[in-house]
Amino acid sequence: MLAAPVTDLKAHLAALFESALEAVAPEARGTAVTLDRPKQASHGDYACNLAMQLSRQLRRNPREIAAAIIDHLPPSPHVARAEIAGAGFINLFLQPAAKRDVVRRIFAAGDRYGHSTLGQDRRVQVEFVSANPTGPLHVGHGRGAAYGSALASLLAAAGFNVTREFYVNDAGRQMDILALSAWLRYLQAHGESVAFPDDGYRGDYVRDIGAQLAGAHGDRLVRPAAILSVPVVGAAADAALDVLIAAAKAGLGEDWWTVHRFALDAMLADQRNDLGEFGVHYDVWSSEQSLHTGGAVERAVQRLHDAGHLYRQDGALWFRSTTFGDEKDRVVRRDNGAYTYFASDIAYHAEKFDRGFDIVIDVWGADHHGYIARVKGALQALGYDPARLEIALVQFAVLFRGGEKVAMGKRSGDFVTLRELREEVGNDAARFFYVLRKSDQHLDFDLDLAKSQSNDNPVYYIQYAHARVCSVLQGWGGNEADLADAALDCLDSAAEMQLLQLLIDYPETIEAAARDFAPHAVAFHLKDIAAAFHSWYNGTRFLVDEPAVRDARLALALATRNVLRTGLTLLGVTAPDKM
RNA sequence: GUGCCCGUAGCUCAACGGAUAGAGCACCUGCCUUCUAAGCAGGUGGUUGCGGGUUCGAUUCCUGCCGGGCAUGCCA
Repeated sequence: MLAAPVTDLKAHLAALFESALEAVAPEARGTAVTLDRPKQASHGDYACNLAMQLSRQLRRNPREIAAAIIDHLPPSPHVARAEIAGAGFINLFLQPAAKRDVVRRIFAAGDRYGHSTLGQDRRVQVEFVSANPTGPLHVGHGRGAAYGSALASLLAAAGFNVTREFYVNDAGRQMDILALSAWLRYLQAHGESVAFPDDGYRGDYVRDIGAQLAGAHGDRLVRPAAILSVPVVGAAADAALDVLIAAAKAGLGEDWWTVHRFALDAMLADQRNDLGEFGVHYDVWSSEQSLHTGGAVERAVQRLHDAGHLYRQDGALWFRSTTFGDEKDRVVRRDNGAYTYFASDIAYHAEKFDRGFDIVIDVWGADHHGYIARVKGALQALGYDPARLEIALVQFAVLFRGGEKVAMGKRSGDFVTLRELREEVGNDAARFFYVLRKSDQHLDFDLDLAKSQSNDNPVYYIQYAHARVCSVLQGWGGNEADLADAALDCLDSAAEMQLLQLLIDYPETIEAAARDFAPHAVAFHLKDIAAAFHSWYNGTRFLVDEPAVRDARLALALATRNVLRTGLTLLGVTAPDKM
């Protein structure tokens, strides 16, 4: 993943330790100082394990070293005290003022609180979903969409220059089958009696495309059904389909491409619309077909050939991917002269780097893990650094309803589409549930839970915290901008300190989540913030008579609301003012 | 067979190599005439699949088993 982050407060504290280390054990200078956030409040605000790390090298008792380090820590206005604990931990307790300061930082940063310069404006491409345009998106694509979109937003927040891209597989046999299927439905709509092959695309959406085709072109594309009555003797079903496609191409001539284009456009529009409603947007839609027509595929294969990585066998052209750690060599051009999907993938990935991206991230379904070695191998063979290609694998999502697995069959036509899921549980719950799991974890998507408008549902828990703050501010009726200057000294309860600390941690969470490609960490942190807020809210009244106390509390509540809103936005979830 | 991912509370899942492994659900007990109870406070619940190793320290890293998922096409 990406390079390590620092935050300002931690950098300040780390510098204190480095200074002390210089005084206590100059021979160990350069030892990395790490600061943890202890799980228990009694262990302070930050803990340092430096003494234990040095124990072996210095051949001294860790607690002894810790005591010496504490003696030599330079005074800091932000540190209240330092303690030795456990086997040799040094626990730092911060001054309350150092924590309260975060409220002002949040106001100053606005929507950009939590953003960082980790990425240093490096150009990153995130390619995700890239579903075949041969049918509606299903729930598996939904996870890729939610994950990829959140990952892209995270990287942008972490200071990368992000391009979101969708690769359209508009070339090849599956697309031909869709075009054929749509045309057959079109013919049927015109009363032609043509048989529909079993392994054509049978979904209702194909019938719709056929009908739209009729609306746009009338009967201009009708051909006698007889041209499709091609006898297929002793051939496999797949071969029979190819015969039908060939017959359709022959019968339609140039109009085949009219149908092809029409079906493609219809499916793309449907997918783009679906994703748009899901809050997932792209900067670039990239066409596989254009890689072929523009000669990019041919050039990429030629480059592999020139570099000596290709050989011919059984009439096909093979890439020697075993040289680069793949388990077997791979065909790039078949014996019938057609380039494989892998060939266009090579061309596409070469093109990505040629377009100037420093880092390229592919979000793939876990079933594609076998492709990693060959794609990276091809990049290496072409002279690119394969380490600059990151593959983020996303495990499958399985829907549960009433405790039972919801069956999904791809070809049967009854699979659950992303659109159906969105309509059933809503966009917010769908997006949140999708990113609530580590990407390498199988996702059990509980439809009943996602739908429940109750305390069981974690989405509402966070949104509710946001709405509560809005409600309080509305009840107050003042000008939010006036809270920016509020004195915060009276924020000193345990609940307030807890909330402040979580707000302080937020930027670090964003950086770590971006670095680890782990949007779920943001979701969990937002749950923590919401929990701390709800707890505080229940024990504290905000709209009190004393103006100083009231304004301090409202300021913290407002800061909390802003962080919840920016965090939810990163995940593609809305932050409602009212619930 | 081989490769990748996973195995943590009854269920769904967290935990930069750190301290007494945490949440939610479920199950108990309390809290609404006061800013939203879609909320809060508390309780029950664990040999982190099993065995070795590395380390001051292992749920985390290495290794061998056991169990589950996925992948192993001149498909796209």
